[in-house]
Amino acid sequence: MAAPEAELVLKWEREQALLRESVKEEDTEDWQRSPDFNGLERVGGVDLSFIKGDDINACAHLVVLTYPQMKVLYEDCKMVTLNAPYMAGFLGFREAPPLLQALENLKNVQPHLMPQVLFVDGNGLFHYREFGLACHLGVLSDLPCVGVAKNLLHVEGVVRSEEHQSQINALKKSGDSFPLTTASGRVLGKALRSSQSSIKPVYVSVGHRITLDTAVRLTHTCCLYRVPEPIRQDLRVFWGPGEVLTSPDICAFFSCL
DNA sequence: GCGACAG
DNA sequence: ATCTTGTCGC
Repeated sequence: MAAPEAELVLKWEREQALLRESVKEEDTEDWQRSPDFNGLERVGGVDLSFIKGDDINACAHLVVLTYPQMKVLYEDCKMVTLNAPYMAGFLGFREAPPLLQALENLKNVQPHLMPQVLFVDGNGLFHYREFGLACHLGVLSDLPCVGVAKNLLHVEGVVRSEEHQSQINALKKSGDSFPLTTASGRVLGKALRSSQSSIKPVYVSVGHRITLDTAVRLTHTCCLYRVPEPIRQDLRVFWGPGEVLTSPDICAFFSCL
């Protein structure tokens, strides 16, 4: 028998190729066509947080914010145990199941708060096989999804080169972006300067049911700081200062149930 | 051949 | 992913 891990990788690659066929790269919602996103009222964000030294237990976050005010409508935080290890290119198999669970839970308890679009911490089509976590979640939930990565994944010739760095240096103001073009000439994402105060871009790509240009425009409007507010709220809930009851407490509470 | 490589 | 302190500027 071949190495179990190699078998698993092959199986995962086949599954990604199959699910890739279901990704919709078009704007399927009316609000996506509107210059000011008229009709968009709820934006969501999902993320997993880890504690130092433990990479199998995590806190799965889902927040829903009002648009365009970015006020919290809903937040959920639950301790989960992950089954798959982290492997670049296969994030979906590790993180999608608990995040889908959180969406399922929202549908059961507060269906009217279901977000109209979901920001995902990681890439969408900007991926080795054009099927990153944001596509994975998009296809399996059928929600419009936007992938926002905070670091560059090296995809088909797109690397942290001097050329890439000079393109970053050319992003002068918030909203400026440049395409991430593959060796084969396909634009799989865009590097976006999302705030005036940070020169480091975020890497935006299509997850599902949205075009790249709409995804970039929407991401820009959801950024008060470098990271889009729905994702930043996820991170803040866990690590941020200020609350009387911190999120680790909340997670500890839930894990005892 | 080896290393790079979202979270 | 995870952490933490200081430091600078408005």
